[in-house]
Amino acid sequence: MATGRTHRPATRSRGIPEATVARLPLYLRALTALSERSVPTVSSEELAAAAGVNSAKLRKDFSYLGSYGTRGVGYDVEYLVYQISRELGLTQDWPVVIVGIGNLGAALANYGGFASRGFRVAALIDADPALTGRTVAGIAVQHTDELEKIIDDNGVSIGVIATPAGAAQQVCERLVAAGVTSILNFAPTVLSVPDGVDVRKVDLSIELQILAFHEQRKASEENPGAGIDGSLPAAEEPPVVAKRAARNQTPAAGAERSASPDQGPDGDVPAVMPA
Amino acid sequence: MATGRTHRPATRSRGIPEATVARLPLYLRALTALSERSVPTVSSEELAAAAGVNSAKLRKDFSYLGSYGTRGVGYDVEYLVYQISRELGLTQDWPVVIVGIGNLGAALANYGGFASRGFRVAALIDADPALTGRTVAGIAVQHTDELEKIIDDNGVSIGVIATPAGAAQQVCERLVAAGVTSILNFAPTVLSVPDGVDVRKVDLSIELQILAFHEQRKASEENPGAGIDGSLPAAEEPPVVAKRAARNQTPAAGAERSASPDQGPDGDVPAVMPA
DNA sequence: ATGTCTTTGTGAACGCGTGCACAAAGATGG
DNA sequence: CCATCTTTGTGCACGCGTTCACAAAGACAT
Repeated sequence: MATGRTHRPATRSRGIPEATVARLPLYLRALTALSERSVPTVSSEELAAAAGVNSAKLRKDFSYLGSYGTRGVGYDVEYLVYQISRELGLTQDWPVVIVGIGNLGAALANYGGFASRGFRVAALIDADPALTGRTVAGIAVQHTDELEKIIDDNGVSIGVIATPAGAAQQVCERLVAAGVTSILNFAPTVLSVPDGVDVRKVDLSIELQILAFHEQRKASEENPGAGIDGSLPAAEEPPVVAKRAARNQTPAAGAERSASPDQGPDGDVPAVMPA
Repeated sequence: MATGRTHRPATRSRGIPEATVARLPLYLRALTALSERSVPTVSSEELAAAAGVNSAKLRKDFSYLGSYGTRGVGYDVEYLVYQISRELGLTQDWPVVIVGIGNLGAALANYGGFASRGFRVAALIDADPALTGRTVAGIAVQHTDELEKIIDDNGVSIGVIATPAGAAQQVCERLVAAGVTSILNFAPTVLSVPDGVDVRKVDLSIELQILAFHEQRKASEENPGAGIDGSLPAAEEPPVVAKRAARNQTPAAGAERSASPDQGPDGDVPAVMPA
């Protein structure tokens, strides 16, 4: 899960719990699909299955929005689509800028899901003069120098950062200074922003690592003792020996495997695409 | 927050809470940066700041791994890097396949962060014969027909799905049948998988919608009553009229930009890149 | 050795989120 | 109009996760 909010005492959004807000888009997607099939109503059970959640949870979520269902029948699909869209603020137009038009930035620009839900790519911005003027997804790439003007002219309040990690914080500061108050960050860095600015982070590397953790656990479960070391009795004291041993073999485990001479020294290499 | 796990009673991973596991990669990144700067030790306070979390939380997280710190001093950077890497299973090689080499798939293939942490792109797979044979990021794209063989030959247990939504479930099933037990899903769909298979989801559209929600809230806070409608008194009845109104202003904008003839009718258009 | 000072590791309290289970609401049929 | 049946809306209890706050541990100086 793309994690990371920034500050904020959590539940404060006028009653609607953060966890519920995070699920609304899920419901909306399922409802949209039903709407396209001209299904008039759904029960919480059906919709929950389609969204991949528990029906009780779904009902409770909807209860925060109001009582939009009809007992014995279910929910009116169209009506619910409207209510959720409104609640999420999707009934208005949200101009968005994407900064950093590398592989990922281009992929985002081409993403159809953007426009389909109230979001409009107002501009693509990159620091590389070579890209300036070229068009991606039918939109001309503009130079970073124009950033402030673009934000201002289009009334942009949401920015997407798809730059290398090294440039992210600086870009972030310029966006914020120019008036952006919500940022979706794909760079593998912790952005620090002033209060009042929301940051959400999407980090592919982290997701993979979490998967690896569970994968490893699964493996050691069906084949105990196969772990590199005892692993399991982690509660024990892996005496100083281990500590020392670790000390020198450690760094960048990848060293031995050495498949490709990836990057030179830099291990945390921001690389071109973070996600 | 790339969200979405699938099933599983949560905390069961031999003591380490799920929330903690999700933060370990964050610590690891910060530690790696310190390691590169040859910093020998860090205090929980410093490291917490670098990772963007609360220091008490960080200490508690580490306490689940064991007592790796030294009171009065802090944590040994190298040692901690090793411990966390081991815990996450990053000391071993994880061959990964990416299915769906569109804009996003290509971006992922080019992502340097992959190789830098024990992950190795074993193969790129796509259903489009036009792509087969072409190389992306120095890796040849293979046809979907080879999927099972590739998984088997390389002992792949982690798969990345970057296909359009329509193909995701089917690809998922083939991956699972072939032996994959962890999936990172970028397609905007709910995947259903058998027990024992982990699924993590990354969905750009959802992240943006969550940002829009908060953005809208901010706007209506500093300018109450400016909302499209009363908004706040959501508990009220926004009669049928609104319902209709919403109907026709809403839908799929993406149609215009029409860059590529993605898919025809499908309204929830998976498009080329989901996330 | 002894004292002081820093920083960890954790017990305990609190709050959010989840899921159960059921009463109330309303549709539907006779 | 009444009975029955379906499905919502929610009170309640439980558990995970977060945070506070402090005692214990160890470094370091004297």
